[in-house]
Amino acid sequence: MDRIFRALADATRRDIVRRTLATEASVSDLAGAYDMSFAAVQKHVAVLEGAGLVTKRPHGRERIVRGNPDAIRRAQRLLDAYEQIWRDRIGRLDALLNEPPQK
Amino acid sequence: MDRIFRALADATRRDIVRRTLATEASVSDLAGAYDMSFAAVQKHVAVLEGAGLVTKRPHGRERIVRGNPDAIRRAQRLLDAYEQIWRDRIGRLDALLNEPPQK
DNA sequence: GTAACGTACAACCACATGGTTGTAAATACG
DNA sequence: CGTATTTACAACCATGTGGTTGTACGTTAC
Repeated sequence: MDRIFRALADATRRDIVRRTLATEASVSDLAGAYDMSFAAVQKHVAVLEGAGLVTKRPHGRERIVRGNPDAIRRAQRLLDAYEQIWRDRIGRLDALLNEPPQK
Repeated sequence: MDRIFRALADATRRDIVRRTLATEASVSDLAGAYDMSFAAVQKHVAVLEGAGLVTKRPHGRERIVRGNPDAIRRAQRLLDAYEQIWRDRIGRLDALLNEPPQK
């Protein structure tokens, strides 16, 4: 989970995720889209792959990158759990206000 | 957005968010809960505050920390958008398979 | 077969991060 | 009042991160 959020904490990497969720792209396709070296983009892709946010599939001499919605959903579930914890707190406060203590 | 994900990319900070969404706690309350120095926990809280994931409210000599669900929801919206992008891709593929090209 | 392309990886650099200790200010307690 | 508590912040250290360049290797194209 650390790695998923860490990977998403960079605008370039979020953009790579966004792109590859919409359309597959080779590493050099991606490298062409950003104003940095090929190696830098390749490292970003490696970080995303390490977090499970993208997968790479060899196709000839290219590596085709595709976004992985499962990793996204894992992060979503954690955030959902946090929001639920907050809702529970609100629920407890409401209960306290509306139903005076018994006994 | 960078800061929100960056802040969530640490297990201690996620736990602080979880705790303070459920129940307010002073910085020293939090510090007592983890096996590290007070200053380390205080820095984690500062990172979370910088990301808007928690807010601090002074109460006497203590600072009461509470989780902020709005920041959580901002991250959720971004992840939701990503999942929608993926669904759109699947939708396009389905359309391509089920309706042969016109003209 | 040779040349060009796409990728991987190592080495390096500046800077951020997560931890430590120490010190100082503000507030509460006796 | 003086003392203890809570917080803030600076300085420091080891390690990680985001970028660079250079090199090597497999694959495609001619």
